[in-house]
Amino acid sequence: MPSDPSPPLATIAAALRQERQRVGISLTELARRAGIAKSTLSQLEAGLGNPSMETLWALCVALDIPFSRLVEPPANSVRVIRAGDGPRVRSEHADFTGTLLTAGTAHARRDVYLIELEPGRIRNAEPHTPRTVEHLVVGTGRMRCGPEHEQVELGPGDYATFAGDAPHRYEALESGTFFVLIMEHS
Amino acid sequence: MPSDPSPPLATIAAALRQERQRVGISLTELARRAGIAKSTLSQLEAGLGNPSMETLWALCVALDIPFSRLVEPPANSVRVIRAGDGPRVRSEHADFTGTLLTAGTAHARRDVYLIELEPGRIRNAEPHTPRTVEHLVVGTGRMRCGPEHEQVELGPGDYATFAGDAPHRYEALESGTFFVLIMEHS
DNA sequence: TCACATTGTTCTATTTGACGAACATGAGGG
DNA sequence: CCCTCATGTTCGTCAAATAGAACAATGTGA
Repeated sequence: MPSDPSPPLATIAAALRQERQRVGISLTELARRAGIAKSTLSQLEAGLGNPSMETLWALCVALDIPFSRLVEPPANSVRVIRAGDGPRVRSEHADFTGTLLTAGTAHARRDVYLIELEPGRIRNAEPHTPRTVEHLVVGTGRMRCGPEHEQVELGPGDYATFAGDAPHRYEALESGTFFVLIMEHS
Repeated sequence: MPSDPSPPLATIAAALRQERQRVGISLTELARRAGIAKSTLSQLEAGLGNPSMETLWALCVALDIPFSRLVEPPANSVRVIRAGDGPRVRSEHADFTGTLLTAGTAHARRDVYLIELEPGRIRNAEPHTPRTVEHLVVGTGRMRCGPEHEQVELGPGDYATFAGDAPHRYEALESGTFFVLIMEHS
């Protein structure tokens, strides 16, 4: 969700310089490989101008980097969240506890949650935003989950993935069940 | 890793149209909100031209969508990998087994692995590509891990994250230890 | 020390993307 | 039926991004 009204020119400039130095080639050489004028590249690395898609794409191909590398600020020792700690998101049902472990970068969300689930009630999840995909791996316990008419039963170490933009359910089959949930908002 | 030498104009065109219809506003209205000429937007939705960063960014802000939504083709039932199944990646050390559960989209990698680790030997990981970040959640067992001089001990449900582009270690403290590893290549 | 290569920056010429108006088209409303 | 407002497209004009050459600055070899 970009809120800054101005394009991230500084980010692009920094990223270009950094990636070029990583490959270990000169500005001139990169311009040659990308098929653009070196004056253009010089200005871009200075954070000036308003580059066109064509120019930036050519640079991404030459550097062999994803496009998002240019527009996203770099992300960033050990951070630990102990089981039971962390920002909790309690469900409206008391038998469901979620912890947000890490949020994906703005432009490529893959949020990771640790979910504890107690048996007895079925957790019906409302459909999320379109194109959401869910991935989950069971830690301990047993559970049943999946889209409305495609439930699967999972045990420790089992992995499942399904569309998150359709109605789906989670249900613990044992006490002390927890799983890692990755919400991919592509 | 873009390999197509030409910028993904068709992808951008389709994404713009789709997102605009999702919001339910006219081409004219979107152009007004984004502060660009409607002729410009018309051409973009037709897949013509070579848009500048400024123009595209303004549209992203107006549509409140991540930039990558424009340059990445859309991605997408239940897919299950049972514990023990799936494509295995054996380590050079016999006490280490990894399973790739899901690979991130090209432009925003967050690969998810299920790793089984037996105690006894220390798994020294070579540094990955720059800006790699690792996230992990322990399923069962106990382990010690982290960057060379910042080891932490984790149990079931514990979560840790650290830079993957510096030397780091994994070590199981109990038999039957497995954990979910998310490799984020930002 | 001089010649030459390579670095990245600055200048001018030209191409081209963005703007704004004029345009065709269709849907209501009086 | 005509008028009006909305849609989205096409057409000149102008500003700006790109290309290409000329430029300082730094290194490297004979």
